[in-house]
Amino acid sequence: MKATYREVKADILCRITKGQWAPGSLIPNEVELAESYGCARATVNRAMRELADDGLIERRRKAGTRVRASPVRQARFDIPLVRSEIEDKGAEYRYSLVSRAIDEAPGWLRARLQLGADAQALHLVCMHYANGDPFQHEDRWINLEVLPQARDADFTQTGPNEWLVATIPFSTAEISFSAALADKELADCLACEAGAPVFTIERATWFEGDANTFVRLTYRPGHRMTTRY
Amino acid sequence: MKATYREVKADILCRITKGQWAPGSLIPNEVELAESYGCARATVNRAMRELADDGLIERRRKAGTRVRASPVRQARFDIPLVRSEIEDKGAEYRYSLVSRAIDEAPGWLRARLQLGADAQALHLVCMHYANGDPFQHEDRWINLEVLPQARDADFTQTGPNEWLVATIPFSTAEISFSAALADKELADCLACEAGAPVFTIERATWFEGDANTFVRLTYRPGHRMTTRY
DNA sequence: CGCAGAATATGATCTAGACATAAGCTCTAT
DNA sequence: ATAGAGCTTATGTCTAGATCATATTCTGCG
Repeated sequence: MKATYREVKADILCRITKGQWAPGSLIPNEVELAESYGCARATVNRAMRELADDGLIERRRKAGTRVRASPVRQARFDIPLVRSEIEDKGAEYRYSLVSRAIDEAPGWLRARLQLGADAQALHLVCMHYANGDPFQHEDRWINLEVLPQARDADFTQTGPNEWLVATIPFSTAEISFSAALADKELADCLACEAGAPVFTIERATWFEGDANTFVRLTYRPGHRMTTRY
Repeated sequence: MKATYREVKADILCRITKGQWAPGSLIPNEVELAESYGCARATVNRAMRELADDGLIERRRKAGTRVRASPVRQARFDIPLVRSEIEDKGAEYRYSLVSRAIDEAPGWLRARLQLGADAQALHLVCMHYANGDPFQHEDRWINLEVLPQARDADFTQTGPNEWLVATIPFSTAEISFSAALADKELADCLACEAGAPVFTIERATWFEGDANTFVRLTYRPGHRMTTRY
């Protein structure tokens, strides 16, 4: 009696995992649960809301709450700044600028970021090292229409990521993971064989509707991205 | 006045993105905010709690709430069943069992799942097709100590994933993404060249402390995993 | 029979107030 | 000086009651 929302949540979870409330079946409504747990309805509500967020149950007004037939399994990944990713492992971080150029944005980039016909972009290629070993290759494009200040920023000492985080505190992003082969240039930078399989992250970010940057991050071969849930 | 928790959340977010509340700075406390928004403290609390969940602010009792210096960017990925992943794209799903064997768990698997010395495991290799094209290769091990029923299950018509979801409604999992090269066998199954870069997901799941399954899912070359945040 | 509008059940959210808990502070006794 | 007791403060959680929003079902009219 007098359960906390954590206890209620745990108990409901338990009943689901134990099979007492089968997948697809209807769960008692908030009022009934509140009574049976001897707590307020808001407490049950919070427990249920969190379970719904976690993808375990499905709630619909009037229709009630049911256990999801196939729980939506979702994983959450932290996307850290490379610097912290490396330093958190206890390794020493080093940054280096490989190349810098101001170009017209190529077609694929204009398409991807919905840029105008002759949009100018700053193209940077950088490397991030952990204890002196190549860790991540960064191939970045910055939209100069939206971020003209980038033209004058100095990217020889610190990476564009840190500059961007400081300049644009928050933005929406589209991120995608894939596998690719290291070409000659990448292989040289990452000190691996050309043709090695590499894990790549691509991220495009927008701020108030305008695309500001696109980046392709390529990790040294063997990199894994792990999480628990 | 009389703001909803969504409005409060949006407004706080806005102040942060606009730089009005700088990274690292202290935000007014709940009571003050509730007054200024003309709502109850619980409303502000919910807005702030969600922002904290999203990694935008950091809250500590007594110390107050501050804007995170470098927002923890996190992406959430749904890990769907292959069947729904394929059907959601409007393609026709087909499943096929490649091989089935009961073996002693190999050393790497025992280590990974913390199994005993002579643990028996069911080893399945399956293929999932979208509109007849190879989509995903599944290399799965099921711990027979914990799931002896798997010995008698029929995996020729439906995949082990669906069987497992039905048998064990919920479990904790460790998931990791990486890039690999297709070897000869994989290349044959996925109808691609040996040496093609492939995206792989590995997942180990536990139920009440016991490992029940380990799976390596390999997607056809070119597969991307995308999300927005 | 079919559709528009009313009734209803249920989750979604809000309120005002209370107590719990952690963390920082000050003061006191050793 | 320092360990610890106790105060203060901000967030965390709970309560009981209420209103709102909406999907579903029911009802009556054409």
